[in-house]
Amino acid sequence: MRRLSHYLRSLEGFERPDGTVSSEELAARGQTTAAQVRKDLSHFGSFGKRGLGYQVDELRGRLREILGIDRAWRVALVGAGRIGLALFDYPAFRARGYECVAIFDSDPEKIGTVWGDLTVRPPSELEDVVRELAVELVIIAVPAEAAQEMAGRAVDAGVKGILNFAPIRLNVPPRVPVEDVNLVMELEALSFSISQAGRE
Amino acid sequence: MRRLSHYLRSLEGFERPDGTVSSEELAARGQTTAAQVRKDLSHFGSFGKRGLGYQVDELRGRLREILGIDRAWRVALVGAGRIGLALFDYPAFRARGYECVAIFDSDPEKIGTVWGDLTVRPPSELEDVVRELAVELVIIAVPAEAAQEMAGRAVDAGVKGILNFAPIRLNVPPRVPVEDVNLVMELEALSFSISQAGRE
DNA sequence: CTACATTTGTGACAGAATTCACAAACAGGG
DNA sequence: CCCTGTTTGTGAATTCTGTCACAAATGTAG
Repeated sequence: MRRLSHYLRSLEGFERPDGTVSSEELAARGQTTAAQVRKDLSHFGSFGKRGLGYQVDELRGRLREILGIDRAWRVALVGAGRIGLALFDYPAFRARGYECVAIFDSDPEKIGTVWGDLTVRPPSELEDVVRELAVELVIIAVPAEAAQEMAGRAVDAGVKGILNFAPIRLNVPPRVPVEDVNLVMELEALSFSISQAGRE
Repeated sequence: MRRLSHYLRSLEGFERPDGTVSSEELAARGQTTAAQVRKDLSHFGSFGKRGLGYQVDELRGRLREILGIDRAWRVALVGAGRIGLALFDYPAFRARGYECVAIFDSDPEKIGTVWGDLTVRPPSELEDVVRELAVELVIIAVPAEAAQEMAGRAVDAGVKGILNFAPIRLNVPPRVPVEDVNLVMELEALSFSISQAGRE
């Protein structure tokens, strides 16, 4: 459930004097209804007091727990191109507990260069580094041709999840979740909506 | 329908001797069923011949038309940070007909610098440029605090769609579609899946 | 202690999306 | 020209998701 992320985001930087929120208020931010909020939350247990609403502090904690971000995640970046660079020092990642512990790239020009406190490594070191640094997530930001190989090797080395920017469907065991981000598709969704509106 | 994008992607770089595809084959790439593919396509008209399948060339053309990418789109980039930079020369954008025609940033250090064949402009020029260059889409890649203002002004100046990287819900008239890209949320979806799998 | 005003949690419902199943269309071969 | 093997297009059935409505729980005021 992706809405849970939204709820958490709505909660951050929000504080009422008595420290509570109602499902109504949560629904107002985020594009849903009060009933939806309650259904979503009740699916994971029943925090929240009738007549009062939800305790903001407690709800925040429970959501973090549900989303699995009540702890730090060790992330490796595979692909040090423009997108990789942008993600590398995206402050929001670190703020949420995602810590980048290694960077890989196949370009000899880039290998050895220093980014922040990390040095770009060659792809050959992938397996060793994943194991030694206990990497749990990898961000694949390489061209489509190389994506499958890198993903497969990362999974074999023990990675638990993949954030994939390459425009292909990665073939990995079902136990390893993959989230695809396809920027082109997002733009296409826009032009689709616009064109569609035109022809009613 | 986001699957249409997938179908088109599957079609690119795919060629069978006789130039046809079956719904079965299309379903194999992209994670759906043959029936799903047929329903999706038939919703927009009935191309494809029974007993044979779909003509690849024709299907490609029809999909481009449906997605509204049978023409060029003029795009402006608002926010010349890391993410903006990465998107600016993302080759896939240009390849699909999305052409970046202007860049804006509020940082005085960046204003006036040259990126490719474009010069970074101050936000004050937004309205004029949108009108003069007939900008139809904007990519919002600025901090959350500035996003709403920029979006509102772009819409008032006549922009038709927004790709939003800021982690807030933009308040714009319903006629203007907004696509949100939230990288943090993608990572949270991953850790959610992993944690959830752990507790069955 | 008793109304009363809230707000949750949830069963019943409605609507949307997906899958199923099969008739209709087509090509090829005998 | 008819029979066979495919593959689409689409109504029917099913499953999934979201909405509604209301009883149960809680605090407040008198």
